[in-house]
Amino acid sequence: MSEITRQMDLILRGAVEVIQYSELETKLARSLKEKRPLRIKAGFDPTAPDLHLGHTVLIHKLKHFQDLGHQVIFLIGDFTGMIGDPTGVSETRVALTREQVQKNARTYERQIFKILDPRKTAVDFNSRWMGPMKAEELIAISAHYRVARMLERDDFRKRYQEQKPISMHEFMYPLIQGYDSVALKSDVELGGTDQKFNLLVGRDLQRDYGQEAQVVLTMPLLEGTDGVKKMSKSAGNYIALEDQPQEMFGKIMSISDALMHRYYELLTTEDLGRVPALHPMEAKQALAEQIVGRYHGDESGRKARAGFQRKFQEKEFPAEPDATIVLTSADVKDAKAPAIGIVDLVARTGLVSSKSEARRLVVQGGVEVDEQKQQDPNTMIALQSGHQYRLRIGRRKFALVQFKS
RNA sequence: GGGCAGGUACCCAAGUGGCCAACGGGGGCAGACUGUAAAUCUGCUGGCUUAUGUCUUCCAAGGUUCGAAUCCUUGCCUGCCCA
Repeated sequence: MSEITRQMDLILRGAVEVIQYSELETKLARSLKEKRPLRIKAGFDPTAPDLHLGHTVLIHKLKHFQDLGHQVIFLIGDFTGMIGDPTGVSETRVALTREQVQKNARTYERQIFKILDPRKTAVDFNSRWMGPMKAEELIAISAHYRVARMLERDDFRKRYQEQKPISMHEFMYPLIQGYDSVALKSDVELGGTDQKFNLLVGRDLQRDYGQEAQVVLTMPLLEGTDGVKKMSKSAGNYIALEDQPQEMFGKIMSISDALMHRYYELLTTEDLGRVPALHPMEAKQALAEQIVGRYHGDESGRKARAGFQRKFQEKEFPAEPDATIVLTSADVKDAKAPAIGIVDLVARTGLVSSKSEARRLVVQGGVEVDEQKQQDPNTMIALQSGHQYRLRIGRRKFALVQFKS
């Protein structure tokens, strides 16, 4: 029994809920006895071209199963992704083309294999069985589930009560996700706590199709950089795995202290008792370095930390500014005394959305040229040929401007 | 198919003929304070040649009017009730 206990320990680490615990034990015991690995499914939506730290909570859990010798299946929900949302009323779901989905899928593979072992990971697409399916088969599937049960789902129920629109096809999402479990004969499905309903539909459908029901394992949702909403692309509070090292580091530094502990808990194997002893800023930098290191290499992690310290703690101009522009005499009115208005200069960097935006920043004291704050929007900056002007725009944007007569 | 209620800026939401580029809240941005954290305070939050100037906005298209987010018509969309 000790091997089962060992496996259970790792499987349950960080998990919120397992349905049903006893079924998982039974499956593990049988797996060991028959030397047949369990089939572990986790599905991902290919609507975003890149994964973020929020997804890695699940991927790490897949890794645990993989390390225990089980068969993990990384399922890309390309079928549901390609349907998109025809009403456009709910979340902005963009209908994807096959090409986009495949492109995203390739990106996925590159990213997940920084955690998972590519030789032991099965990547599958639900379009493989959903694509060729005939309408009558789809209807047959939908006969396996009741409307009232669909409405048990929190967000459906809420929208229904609030008189918000619910389109028919939205009911198909949990249904198809559940059917994926049937198609894959999965033993365990992982998902975030928000996926609980969908995961449970899988159990019901499997039973209806004469299969043994999958065990459902839910993991916590990682809050995004705002510390409140779950990390997601659409909320704009995400840290992508392919964010550049400096950017990734900066984003992690900007999270709140409370959130930092959460990240430690869900994204590292660090001893959580040790963290409070550190100065919060030190702890945060260590976290950021570790995470950047994981996705970009240890060297990049160290560099990002050093760069961050130079840029913000010592307030040095960064080695790699966000924009570099070159002005010529065509950009100035008087070639003999070349000068450009501060607002125009800021707008030219492309780091602000409009000239009005640039003006606002200037008036509010958010613009520095060569460490000199410029608050008057009418200021003309005299341009010297060859000199590199260092612009600081707002809190964290930097641009290098050069004039060539 | 019939009746009713709605569609306002990133989100929620006020406005029901001129004082409306449009109250308020959230979010975002900037400044102060800091550990680029949180909390707090202040300001900003359609574009432009920055002007007490101008252009484009209140689902869409027409119309009424000196003047419309506001009134009328048609269309599109959403929800509720009845069939």
